[in-house]
Amino acid sequence: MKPSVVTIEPNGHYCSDCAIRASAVCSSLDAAELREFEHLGRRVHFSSGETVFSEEDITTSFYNVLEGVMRLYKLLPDGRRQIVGFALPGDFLGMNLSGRHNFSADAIGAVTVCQFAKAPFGRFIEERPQLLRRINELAIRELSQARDHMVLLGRRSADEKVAAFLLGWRERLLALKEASDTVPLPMSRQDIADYLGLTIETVSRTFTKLERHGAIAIIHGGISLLDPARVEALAAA
Amino acid sequence: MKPSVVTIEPNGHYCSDCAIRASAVCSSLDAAELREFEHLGRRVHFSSGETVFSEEDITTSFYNVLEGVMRLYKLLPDGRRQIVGFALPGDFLGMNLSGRHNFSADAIGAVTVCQFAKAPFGRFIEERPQLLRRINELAIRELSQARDHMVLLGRRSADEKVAAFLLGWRERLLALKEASDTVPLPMSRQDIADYLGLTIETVSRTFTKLERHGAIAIIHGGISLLDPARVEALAAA
DNA sequence: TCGGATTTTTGATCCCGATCAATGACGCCG
DNA sequence: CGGCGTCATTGATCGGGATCAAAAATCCGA
Repeated sequence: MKPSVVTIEPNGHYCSDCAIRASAVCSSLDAAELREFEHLGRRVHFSSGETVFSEEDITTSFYNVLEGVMRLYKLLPDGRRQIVGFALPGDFLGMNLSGRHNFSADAIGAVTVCQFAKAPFGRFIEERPQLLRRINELAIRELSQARDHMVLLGRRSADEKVAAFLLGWRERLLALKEASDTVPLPMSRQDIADYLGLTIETVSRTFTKLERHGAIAIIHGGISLLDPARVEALAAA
Repeated sequence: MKPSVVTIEPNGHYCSDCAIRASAVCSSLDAAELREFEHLGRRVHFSSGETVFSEEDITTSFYNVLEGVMRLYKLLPDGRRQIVGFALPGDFLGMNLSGRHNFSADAIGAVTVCQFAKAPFGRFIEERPQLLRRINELAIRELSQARDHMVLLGRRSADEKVAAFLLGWRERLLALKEASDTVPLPMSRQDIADYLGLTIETVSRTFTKLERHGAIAIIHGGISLLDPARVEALAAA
């Protein structure tokens, strides 16, 4: 859980080869801009459980997730935790108005990010309205997801929460061409619980219940959607 | 609840006189731009309970709230409702990626908005990166609020939810110089419940409990914060 | 100003999900 | 491969907030 060794790529890497070239903020840049952009970011690796940044930290960098999964969360003073989202490749992190991060982020499994120092990145944006537009699109998409999640947290039962989570997670992975009906779940049960506003026991029991009903199979490191239609019915979207 | 007569101002109005000139999207425009901008928007009045736009409607306009309060909400197929926010003067509504609104909005009491047709507004933005930047700022601010609200919905008790709501609402009104320790609550108990992920009975009981403890007084159309410190302690921020 | 509709408050009871507790299943490193 | 620490599952019980029900307050139009 505590930050330890962080590996920084020793030298050159090329945006044009980047796996997330088409989906991330950089999709708004043409080939020439991209070459300039390349000098702004550097790849940084984090290993499982490491914290990339913490809530209330002064924002010194922005991050583009290249590989892996991160949990984004807020803590109450007494330790209660709410995970406000999971970040996947292509997600852009660190935008805020206060100059401080408004949530914490840590790696779930190995993570690679493209890190940009705040000031140079800000200057680069200044002259590229297309990049600003792209960042705005990502913010608007996140806002829409955030509102959907509010509905889940405020108005759905435990069964509906879990079913909706499985379907939503599968859909996000599908967009990355990473999954079919077998859905990897790299995060712990505790993470899922803190994302859905439940306890770990309730999440575990609900998985078991879904399995007993033949809707899913619990497999190592994930679940298999045996009957997606039934899960969708439970999610009551 | 159903849309009825909508009053449109017959003629000229001036952005330079606008009450929200300093806080809204238009704060990013200089005097010359503002004169051009003036022709894009028109003031529209809605009366209590009228729907300004509905979820899934094709987005034809953006809206700048000038006066009044609106509830922004999403419905589940079975009628459960989650209010995702209350809009106040200065708030900008209608941004989305899908071309359809992703929540519904209706007036709580009389509301005046500045309505912009989507296409001309889009064209105007195209040439004003400052305006885009301002819109982005508002989106980022909303995202931060949305995440705070997720914590409330997922991890706070009923008492904490109500206390945090009262303080948060007071703070938003304070920014508009509208309130001090007497906090107007133009929305119904049902609205508050649907915002906090509670039932109307729980909201009512919690208000009564706060009143019995001397923390607040329930007055006509709002509450009076008799002991803000105690309410803050309950909110456990 | 009256009478019916709506909203809010209050009371009684229930139930879903939390909590408390124990067992089971891995994974890791010696 | 054996022992230990972590994570997941299962079971028993509890309680906060939902639900059901009714009274009280407020609103509003005739």
